[in-house]
Order: sequence, then C-alpha cells, then structure tokens
Amino acid sequence: MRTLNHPAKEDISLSAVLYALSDNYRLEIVRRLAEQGELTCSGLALSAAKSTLSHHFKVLREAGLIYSRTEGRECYNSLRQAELNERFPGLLSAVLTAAQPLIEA
Amino acid sequence: MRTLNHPAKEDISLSAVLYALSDNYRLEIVRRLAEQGELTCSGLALSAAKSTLSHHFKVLREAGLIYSRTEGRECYNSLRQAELNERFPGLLSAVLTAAQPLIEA
DNA sequence: TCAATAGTTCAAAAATTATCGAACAATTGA
DNA sequence: TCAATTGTTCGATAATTTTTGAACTATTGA
Repeated sequence: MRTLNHPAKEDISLSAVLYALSDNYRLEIVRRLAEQGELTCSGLALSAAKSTLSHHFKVLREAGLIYSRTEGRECYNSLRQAELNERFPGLLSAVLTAAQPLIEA
Repeated sequence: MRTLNHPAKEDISLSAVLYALSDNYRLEIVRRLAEQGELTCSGLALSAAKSTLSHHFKVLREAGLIYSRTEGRECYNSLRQAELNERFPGLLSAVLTAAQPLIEA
C-alpha cells in the first residue's frame, strides 16, 4: 500500500471538515473511532463495497479528520482529535456530542 | 411572498446543519448574521444571481440554521442561535469561532 | 511458491447540487 | 394605476459526489 496523503494541521479546511462530517456514513466512522480508538477499515464492519468504504476514508483523511497508517496489509485509522481541537477548538467534540449512532453494523 | 418552511427545533438534523455550513457561501451568510443580526437577502450584498442566493437561503432555512420572516417585500433572516445551541450544544459557536471571512462583498 | 487478505485505484453509471435566466407573486411608492 | 423592488419558483445545464465491480498492489502465512 502506498503512503497516504494527510493535510498538515494548519491546512485543514473548515468547509472540508464540515462537508466530510455531513455524510451519515462518514459521521458513523468518526463516531466509532472516537469511541473505540484506532480501527482498520474492515474493523468497522460496515456494509458497503470496499471501494465505497475506501472512498469515505479518503474523504475523511483528506479533510484532515483521520490519520491512516498502514501496517502490513492493514490500514489503521484514528481520529486527529488533538490537532483538530487546536485548529478548530470545540468543533469535533460538539459534533461528537450531537452525533447519535446512525448506521447499524 | 408565501410562508416559508422551518423545521421544528427537535427536527433539526445534524448532517443537514453540517452540510449547509460546508459551503463557503452559506458559511459567510451565517457568519454575517451572527455578526450583524437580522439581515435581508439583499442586505448581504453578495455577488451572485438572486436565484442562487435564494437557493442558499433555502438550504440554510430548511436545515434549521436561519429563521426567515417576510415583512413587506423584504425577507428578514436571523440565526436560530439559541435553538441550535439547545439542539447541538456548542456546535454553532465552534463553527463561528473557526470561520474566517471568506467572500468579499 | 502461491493463494488469501486488506486496501487502493480506475472507470462508469446514477444521483445530487450549484448556478443562472426567465417568469412569477406580492408589496410599495409615485 | 403602474412601474420598481424583493424575493421565490421553474427549467436547464454544468459540476460534483456516491456507489460499485474489476483490476491492481502489497503483505502474509501455509
């Protein structure tokens, strides 16, 4: 697996973050990462084609919401919670407070 | 002008709010309403066709972000700040803190 | 060595969204 | 009464996004 692109903290765009979070599927991913910590794509066990999942992870990654590191054949994803909180104080936690479980596994 | 639809506070959806705010044009409108209080569409003096503006106001209105009341031929818009804060505590203020002026008038 | 696994990338189709001009409705003021 | 003003609605087009299968890369373990 190639190296994946992550924006630097200061390049994280508010509208990209809000857009990424405005999709229930992606919000659910973020919710679970917040709850359970680092997870692989397949560790989320969401029902969608893997190319679809990969797309949503890419949107989250490129928006600066998650950090993805590859280890072996797996891709571990985690929330960039601390950085996001520095960039946009209070935003992610407000969203997480507001978010309910939306998609059944 | 007809009566305009506004969702009840408890029907405001998180993803609709995030989506509405993920557009720079709409975010700018929200930013100005937060700063200047009640404004008419044309009071914002943004450069776009009026049908485009009307569209963005509709998205904001139907997401529950703004309240629009007609008075004469004008349409006064205001942020539903208190209600939003009850529904999604801290969310709007975090977004407003994060938002910079993005579009020149 | 080789099949299985994890995930990305590509290409294509379907669905949404943004933008605008034109037509429309309602209100105001001359 | 009538033209100007404010904003909505409609229809069209362009652009973007979502979703998927198929092909691909890299890694692991038997």
